[in-house]
Amino acid sequence: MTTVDHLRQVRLGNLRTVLLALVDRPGSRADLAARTGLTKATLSNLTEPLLANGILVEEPATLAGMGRPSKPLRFHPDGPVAVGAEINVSHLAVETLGLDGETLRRVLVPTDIRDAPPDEVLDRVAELIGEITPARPVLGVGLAVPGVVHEGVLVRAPNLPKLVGVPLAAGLARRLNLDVELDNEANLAALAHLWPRHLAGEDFVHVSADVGIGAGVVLNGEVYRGVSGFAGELGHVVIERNGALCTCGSRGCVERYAGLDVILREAGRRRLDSLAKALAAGDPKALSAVKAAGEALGVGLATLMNLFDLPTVVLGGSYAVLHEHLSVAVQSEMDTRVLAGGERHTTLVASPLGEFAVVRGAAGLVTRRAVQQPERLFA
Amino acid sequence: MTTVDHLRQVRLGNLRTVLLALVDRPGSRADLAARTGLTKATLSNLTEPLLANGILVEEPATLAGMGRPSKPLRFHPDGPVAVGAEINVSHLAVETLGLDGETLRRVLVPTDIRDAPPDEVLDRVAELIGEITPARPVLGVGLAVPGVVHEGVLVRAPNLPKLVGVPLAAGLARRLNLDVELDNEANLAALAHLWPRHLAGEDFVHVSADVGIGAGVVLNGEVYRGVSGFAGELGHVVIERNGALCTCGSRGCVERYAGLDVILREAGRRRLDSLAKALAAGDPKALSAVKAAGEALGVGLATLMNLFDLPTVVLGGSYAVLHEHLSVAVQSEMDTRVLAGGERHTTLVASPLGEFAVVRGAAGLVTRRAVQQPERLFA
DNA sequence: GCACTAAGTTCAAGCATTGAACGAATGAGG
DNA sequence: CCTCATTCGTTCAATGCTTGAACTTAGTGC
Repeated sequence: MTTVDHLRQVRLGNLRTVLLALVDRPGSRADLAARTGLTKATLSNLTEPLLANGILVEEPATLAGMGRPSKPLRFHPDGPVAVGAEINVSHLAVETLGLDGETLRRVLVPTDIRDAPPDEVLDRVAELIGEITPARPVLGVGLAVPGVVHEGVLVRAPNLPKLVGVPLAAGLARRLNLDVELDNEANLAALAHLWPRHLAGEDFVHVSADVGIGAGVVLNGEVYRGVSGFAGELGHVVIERNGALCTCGSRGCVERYAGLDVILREAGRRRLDSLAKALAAGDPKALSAVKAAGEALGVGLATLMNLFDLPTVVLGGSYAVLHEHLSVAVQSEMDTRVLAGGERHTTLVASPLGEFAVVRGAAGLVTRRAVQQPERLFA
Repeated sequence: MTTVDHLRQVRLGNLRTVLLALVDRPGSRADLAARTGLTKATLSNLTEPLLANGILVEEPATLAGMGRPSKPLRFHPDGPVAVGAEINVSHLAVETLGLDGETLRRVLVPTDIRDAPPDEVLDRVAELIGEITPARPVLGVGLAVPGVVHEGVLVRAPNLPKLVGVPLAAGLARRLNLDVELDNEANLAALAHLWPRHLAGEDFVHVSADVGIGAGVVLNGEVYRGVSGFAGELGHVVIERNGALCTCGSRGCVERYAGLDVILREAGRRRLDSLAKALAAGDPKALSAVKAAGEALGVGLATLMNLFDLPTVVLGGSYAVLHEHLSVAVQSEMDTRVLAGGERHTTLVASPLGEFAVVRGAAGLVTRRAVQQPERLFA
């Protein structure tokens, strides 16, 4: 600690508080002072450099009732933006996000990249980012991948073996000359439900399925990653210890009963939209496949709840699409198996974010860091 | 926030840092300054009121090498103490603990309290506390019970039905005229391995068995409790979804295969020490009962690890006694089922604390709070 | 025009830490 | 026995952030 570092920390903490209030909604200095508990004087002081650096703008005026009219502050429309990108088995996606939490542009390109060489994949991602990024300062890039991540490298990805061990963050950073942060898609999908808006409360689990099943656990308003990034592997929670052999070496993993591939196979379908149609038409084979998956998922989630004790489960990804036909079985298993179930019902909700949840979380990773470490905004 | 509250927060934070360093070991002002990163000037300033209030003492001097000899500071031998108490199915226990982390006195009284009325139980606990508490200021009481706790009340305790719904914290507080904090025994046993000394690193799970199985999960150096105190219910993690019916209404819970009662029954023994002797003598029935329990526990712990991703498992309580014969099966199941197992081995250790772990954690709850909220020390 | 109201700015005061200077207490060496 | 080197602990001016009160600004209502 140098001389007056403590004082600087206080200031940065207050700056963070103010920025958080502004992400929630714009407001005048007086309004922000009331909302943050700081004084008007401090607010004038704190916002001055933000205005000078083009992070915020002062709107003309608001012709409200009595008294001197307030001039609301909001994030500058030409201020810095964040980029989110997703590399997945069957698609690439990119999104740009403002500090105010508004999506600027987004694209999702269906592609099977399983056989593409890593450099080609990164080239295409970089190209997509170049296409949709506006002429504004860029804070950085969040990059989502389906697998376990460690220090910018994908260390485990059953469905993208070609990218394992590749320094993806560094590779994309070099191409774009921007900071790139790599993270797991399950964590980022969960983050998207937490930031920039709370869509499911402070604490919840977000569960989604593609080939595997991933859960993003949010504790105390933070995505919980575990000591080495393996936390939340709901797909490999055991529900039948002598059950079907899993690719992970274990037996009876949830994934073997509730994975999307299993559901589709049992339902005799090849794609999710085809399954959804069959369900809508009341196809018995589809209905029973989804019910069976729901039961297995419910058992796994009950176990998760008995360990984490959370109030809400968010069904995302494919599960959100199947939600209507899946929830009953999930809820029923949880009701009989979750201890807290007696007193407090666990809420089961479908994600409102659709197929852009992951990429939005990836972009959110960047805006969140910018707000929580405001010193970065002046760099 | 009032006028200069921010500055006061900085001071309290530094006070906490200094006290934490002192819990680690005594030291002179200069030594503490070096260890905390604060300046000698600040240390003189911060320790002055602690000395004036009898929290710390300055030792005569230390005749070290060159230079002016240092006068180490340590917690005052007549300074405040914390009390821990445990109400359990077959015993009551009490311990007194100094701020320096040293146990002053402790007693464990075997008693079957299942049929005793709550008032009688609290009377006996209060009496025991009165007997061993020294003539020093008392910071408060931590009270451990086997069950789920909510706001000072035991809300779920399958093995102590008579105490459910009784305001235990308030009842004991009234008897002793002290602050009483109620918590779950599993959480407190875990805390005892974290505070005042780290016995198993920063993050770990502590697992113990009596009638039920409880896990205390420590994340980022804090006991994780969940939103309503139900977290860590390892006993009700499902390992066979169509398995044995459990008292909780679910099926195939770990508890039905690895609970102490199950082990004893399968081994044909009535008490833990008898089982331990049989194991030492190589009794095949005992060995196979423990092995079966270890396998079930291993499956449950593998699930827990796939969700929490922690580096260490501490086997406590009865499991610590059985550790030698239990570990192999547990470890084997975990090795094949934990995803991170390939890269990083999960360490399995036996608790060194014996039967006093819970009550030590209960007392630790109080000293920890005192150190983390130093303003309480001056009240 | 004048009183009223609310927004935003200016400024002296308060306070915890800091670093440098200083005083205190001991060992080493002559 | 005296002096120097060394380390411990204290004193003190300086720093920089928030605060609350006073003040200025800019509208509304009558």
